[in-house]
Amino acid sequence: MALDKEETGERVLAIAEALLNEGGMDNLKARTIAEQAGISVGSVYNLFSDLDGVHRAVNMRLLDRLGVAGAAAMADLGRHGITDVRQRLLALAAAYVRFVEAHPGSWPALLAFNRRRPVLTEPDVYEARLDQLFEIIASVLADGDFDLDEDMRRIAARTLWSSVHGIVTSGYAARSVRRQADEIDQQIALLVNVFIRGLERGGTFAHSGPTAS
Amino acid sequence: MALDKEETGERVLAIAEALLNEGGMDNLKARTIAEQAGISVGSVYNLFSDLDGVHRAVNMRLLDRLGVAGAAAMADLGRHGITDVRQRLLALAAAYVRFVEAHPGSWPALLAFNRRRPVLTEPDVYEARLDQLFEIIASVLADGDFDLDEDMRRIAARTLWSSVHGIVTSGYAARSVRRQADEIDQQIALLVNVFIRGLERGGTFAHSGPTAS
DNA sequence: AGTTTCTGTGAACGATGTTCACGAAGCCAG
DNA sequence: CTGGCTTCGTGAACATCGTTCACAGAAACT
Repeated sequence: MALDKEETGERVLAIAEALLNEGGMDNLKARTIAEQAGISVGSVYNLFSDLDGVHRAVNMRLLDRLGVAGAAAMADLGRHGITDVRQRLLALAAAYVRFVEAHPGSWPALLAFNRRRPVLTEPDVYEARLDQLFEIIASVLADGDFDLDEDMRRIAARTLWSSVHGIVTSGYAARSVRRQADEIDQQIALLVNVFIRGLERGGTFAHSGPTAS
Repeated sequence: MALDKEETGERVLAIAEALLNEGGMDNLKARTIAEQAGISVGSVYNLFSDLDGVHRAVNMRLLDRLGVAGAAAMADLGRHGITDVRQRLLALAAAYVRFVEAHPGSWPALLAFNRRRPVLTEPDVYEARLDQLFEIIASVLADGDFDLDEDMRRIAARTLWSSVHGIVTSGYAARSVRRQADEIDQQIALLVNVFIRGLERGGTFAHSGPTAS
């Protein structure tokens, strides 16, 4: 065999990602992977602990790719000398939208993966990879003339990310594809604008949180 | 048998929801339902088309319950004569947080259900039930002194909902439970405040949307 | 060469979703 | 009351999964 062990693993991951992208989580089957990779089922379990292990590895690749996409979008704007906070936040959001559209099956599969069991056992690695994204957003916010300390910047960055994430995922869960794509852009634009204008007023928001009665 | 056909269906749904709540999607098994309901596997398939059909029916109940929770929160504030937009939005968000906490397994299962397959076949019924939630938010926004036409109110309502949704789901996907619960409240407060202040400045946002280059 | 360690294999096992032939139970006409 | 017709519950049976593991062959080491 001319194939290294690690090389075979990479091929398995590529196949697994393609399967996820085409048919979602249900399409990730051990026998299909083995057949397409030209190995036996047992070898798949030799390379990875579980099918969940394969899925986790694919998810890592996806998160890495998302990170590069965000960094690349910022580098692209920096190359054009664009430093406007609004434009940079919109570019980040647009990069995320493009990423989701480029991974129509594997990205929903990543999201679904984390919801399979109510109590997550070890999501730490995910958080670590997302932190670099929050870092990018926080650094952009730091360039604006908001009076936010580092803690509030961190929270604001996470809030922005989660909001964009919610808009995108909720938008793609809706029925029409193209009509909602425009609405996603509208919602993102509204969110970013409102966020910037809301923060520009100054004043930190250290409230107790929402309580009804 | 003293049980009506519809009554048995209700019991199956209650059992199914409990199973989902305890163990997530993986815990929804036809044989477990049949055993706990005191019927045979075939009868489950007589009452519902699929296991997916059972899950869909459970999801409908959940969405209905979420709708009442939102309406009840608004009615509660109205009973206390509270008309402040900020307080009402925070109360709505708080109601959603409580709802998610009250359904630790079945709500993630609903979200995961929509992500199982990349191309959704018929999510229309979901949207219909969510529309009433958007209506509540839009009506609250209408009471504020923002200059938003009906279209922008609709978009703003969806944006707010999606953002809160993203904050809550991203928050609960994080590792620590209690520490993140505080951060969820902080993020929601920040979002609502920023949203209100951003909208108060006036001016509609009819931008083309985020484009990078 | 002999021994040990590693690794790929695929048959086998258990669990699960789904079907369907069978039978019991109601219902209605004669 | 009886015979046919319909409806509905049943659970054995089938296909398809994930996962394991005894075995064989290759490789490495003494």
